[in-house]
Amino acid sequence: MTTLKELAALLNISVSTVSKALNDSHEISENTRVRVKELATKLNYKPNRIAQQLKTNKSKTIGVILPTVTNPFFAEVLHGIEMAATNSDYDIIVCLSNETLHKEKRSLELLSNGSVDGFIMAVARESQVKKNTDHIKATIESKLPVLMFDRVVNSIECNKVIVDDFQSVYDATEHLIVKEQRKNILLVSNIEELSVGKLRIQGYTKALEDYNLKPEILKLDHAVDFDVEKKICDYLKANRSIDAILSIDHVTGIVAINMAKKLGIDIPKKLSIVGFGYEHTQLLSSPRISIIHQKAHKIGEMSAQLLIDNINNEDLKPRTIVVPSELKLSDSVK
Amino acid sequence: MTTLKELAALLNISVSTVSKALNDSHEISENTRVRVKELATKLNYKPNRIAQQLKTNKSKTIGVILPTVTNPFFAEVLHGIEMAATNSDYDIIVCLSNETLHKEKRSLELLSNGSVDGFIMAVARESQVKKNTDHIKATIESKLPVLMFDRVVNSIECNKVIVDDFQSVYDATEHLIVKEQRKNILLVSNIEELSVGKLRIQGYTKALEDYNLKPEILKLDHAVDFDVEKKICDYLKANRSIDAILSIDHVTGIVAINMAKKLGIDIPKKLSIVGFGYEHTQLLSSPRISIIHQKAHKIGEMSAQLLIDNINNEDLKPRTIVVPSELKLSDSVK
DNA sequence: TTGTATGCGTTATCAC
DNA sequence: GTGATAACGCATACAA
Repeated sequence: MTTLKELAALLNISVSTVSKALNDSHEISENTRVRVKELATKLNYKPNRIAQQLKTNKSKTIGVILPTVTNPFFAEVLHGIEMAATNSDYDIIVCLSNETLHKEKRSLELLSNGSVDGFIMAVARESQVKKNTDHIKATIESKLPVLMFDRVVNSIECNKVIVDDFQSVYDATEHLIVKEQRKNILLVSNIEELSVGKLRIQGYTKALEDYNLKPEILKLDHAVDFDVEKKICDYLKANRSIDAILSIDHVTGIVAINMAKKLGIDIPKKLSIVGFGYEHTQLLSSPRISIIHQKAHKIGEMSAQLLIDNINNEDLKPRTIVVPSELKLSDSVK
Repeated sequence: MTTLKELAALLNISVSTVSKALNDSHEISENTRVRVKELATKLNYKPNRIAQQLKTNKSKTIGVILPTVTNPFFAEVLHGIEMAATNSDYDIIVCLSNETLHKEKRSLELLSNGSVDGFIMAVARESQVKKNTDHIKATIESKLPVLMFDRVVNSIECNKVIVDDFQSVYDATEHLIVKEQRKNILLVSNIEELSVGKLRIQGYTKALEDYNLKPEILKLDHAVDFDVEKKICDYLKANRSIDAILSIDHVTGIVAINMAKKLGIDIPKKLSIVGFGYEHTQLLSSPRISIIHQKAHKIGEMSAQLLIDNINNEDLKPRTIVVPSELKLSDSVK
């Protein structure tokens, strides 16, 4: 890599003159400025980022700690973060906690050494379940701003970007009751221990309460693959009166459609199905599933923007931004 | 952040003594070593990474440039990269090209300033279509190692980790012909312009040739959503003799299953369907789709490992590693 | 207009 | 066993 020193040597001038010339200082003569820039271009000079960072004590980098990236929600959030960060000239360092507390903690600590100017994170499942978030508090106390999205810790005061988990499920449930005239709505859950899961279940329960209906919840308890299919299938077989299913994740709704079809249940006439989903979820089932579409991309963008604002102005009061979801109905019931 | 200087001042000793003590130099007395370490722990001292990087001229960071991360394949590769990198004490900076040439080029250039010690990338669709890869060559010439995975540029000599695109599709096709006795196998394609798409189509074509069968290809031409469904549905309606469908991506196979069911075609008795897929793809259709499962996670791990080897030993000859895929049959035809 | 000196935080060399 | 000094590459206050 070409350095200022090398340029200076070749041009027989001092390093500082070269530096100033490249930074368009008015102190430097037109002549040398041009000479310097020409040589710099020719040798493909690029200021060493590390040196600049050491000098300014800013890394212009954001640490992004995600539970996983194979979950499409987080993947899309990451996309949003990357776009917004790039726009503001920030790099992102990505760490995956794999839902574990120790990896989350480790990542936070490893990057808290000047590597990043702040963090964007969604709390790992384990940290949330064990209510162990001291590492996050410690990071904030060390003056490194942290922004949480989606899965947040209420007791920690910092910027947050969250989804309207309660409201979106309430609205979807209400839609099923009022617009589609459903009375026996089953909620299928496999994330009841997460903060978001709890909120979604609350939204469902409240809506049923408000309309004097009885809640009915099928907890899958982290079942995988065939178990998911079997549990849903068995439940549908044993409870024929169910006329709507509300899945609070992005997979079990589709599984429910497939199982219902297998049992010969007429969708959408006899059974409505709503799940959570992403850009292409609706393409994966026929008839199409109705989805609560979280604006994951937007969540990412806003998170990055808010954190960067916070980095550039430490005195800003912490804010919590709610990004509303959108209910996208299957065409059949539109 | 606590610095060596601060520790030194508090202990009334020199900076270099502190540094040596923390690095367990044998020059330092047991006594001071302990005193220094105690204070360091107490003040939560962490060596400033930026300063270390400047000193060693190594960033211990890998630049990862992906076309997108919402495609599950790339998400899983990223997961693999992150794990392997973390294991070797490397950070990763992630950039998304969004399949565009200019963003890919920009990312490569922006990070080629000391920010990273090397790159892992899958070439953007646009770069591949326009055959414009000078920016990649330039990076390699500037002594920054680049590793390409999945989508590679043949004319560039560097480490590569690829999938057995040709062979896996050949094998799957052969399986359909020999084991499932299929004769009219339709290939559904929406990525024929990518290097991987071409290879997959070649594998299919060659297999049919070898068994004296006629290739039949439905190009979707980047259709989205309803168009995909419609095109596949129409084709199936007009060509009732088709007894197997081979999708070379991870979505259209599932769409094909749904359409065939809609048309009342008996799966898997009258029609076999094979697609590409990831961990949870098979859960998304009923009956389950057979998939060619690319070991995306492994691709990521191997890529990171190979690049890091290359970073630590520039003289290693470039290698190309082929990661074999696995044909996962739907249970019904197992 | 140009050059010199200093410092960012760390480590390594050398002297005491 | 400890400390002073230089160096990584850059930016800037200050001197000429």
